[in-house]
Amino acid sequence: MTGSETRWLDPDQQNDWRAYLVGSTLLMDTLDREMRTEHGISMAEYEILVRLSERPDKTLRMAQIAESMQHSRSRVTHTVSRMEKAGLIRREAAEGDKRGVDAVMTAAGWELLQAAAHTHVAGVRAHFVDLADKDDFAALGRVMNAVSDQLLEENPKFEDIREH
Amino acid sequence: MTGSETRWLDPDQQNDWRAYLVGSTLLMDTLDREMRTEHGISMAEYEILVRLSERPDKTLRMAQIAESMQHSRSRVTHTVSRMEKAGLIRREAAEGDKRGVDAVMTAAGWELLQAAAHTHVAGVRAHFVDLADKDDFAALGRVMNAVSDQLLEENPKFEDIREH
DNA sequence: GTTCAAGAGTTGAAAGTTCAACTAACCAGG
DNA sequence: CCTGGTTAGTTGAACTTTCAACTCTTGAAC
Repeated sequence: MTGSETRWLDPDQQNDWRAYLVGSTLLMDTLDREMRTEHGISMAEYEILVRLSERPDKTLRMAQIAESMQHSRSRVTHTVSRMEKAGLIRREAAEGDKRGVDAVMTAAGWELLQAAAHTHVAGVRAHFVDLADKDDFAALGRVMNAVSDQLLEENPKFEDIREH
Repeated sequence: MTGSETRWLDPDQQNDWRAYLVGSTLLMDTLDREMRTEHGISMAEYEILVRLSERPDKTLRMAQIAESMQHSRSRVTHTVSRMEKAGLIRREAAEGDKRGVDAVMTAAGWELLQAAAHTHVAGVRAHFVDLADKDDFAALGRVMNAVSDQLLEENPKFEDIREH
């Protein structure tokens, strides 16, 4: 990385980038705050519950959680430990692979998720989705998909982030 | 907050929202990582330097930093302390108000910012701006501006986040 | 000119995240 | 089968962020 001359952003790009930065921070902080005050869990914990809920057996290997959330395994270990202590998740030995650990959503976790999902969607609507028209959102979706694709490609442990 | 029936997102909205979530995380993590490995500062620290650099006297009151970054005062105190220890910022008593503290960018801070700005812009281009066309970006800018406006309005200490 | 609520900033502990080191289990190749 | 290279997950320390309590100053009301 760090090529020769700096190609600065033009004023429009600068504005859009700043708008993105400020808007993102505000949005995420708000959703996180609402989730915490209304249900006592963070957005990260909420998202773990969502991922578990999408599985027929409400179960996911630790590594799968880590990967799908782009979190370190260590972080997942700590977070799941807290959620386990709170009774939202239970740990089980994964069968087949004795190294593995399954995180299983408990009934209490499911209950909490029902309520939390409502809050979350209401927040996403109120602070994001219902704020602009469909086309602008589609555009935003395209951009963010492009971002993900690009970053996931050159992912493999973040080597080769040099001048292509 | 938390009205009666949940109005779920339709599939398109769901997709766009997820794309936003994943893309944002990836993008911010990447920019932060690049900033840390190449210049030893976090994005938050970088942004403080940027804000200071925009002032003719390279100076900002602690509270102004906090407000413009949407950080708590406590957080700014800690961050500025670290940056002061690193020699990037110097603290001075603000004149006029004996309670006040000015954060002043040092020569070392300025030096670092020059290099860091290059990295940052290159990253923003490579992972974001150069990835989609102008119209899509304009749309994204509009959406994120709407988000900011809405959230800043009902800001005053986050009361009245009830049914409008 | 007191009094006292509000504002600016700091402090230290608690909570959460990252980082490096570690254990245990798996899985090739010889 | 055994030897090393991965992979899964945990641990604990270092670091960052949050939270509540605290000090000092300001400014308005009386």
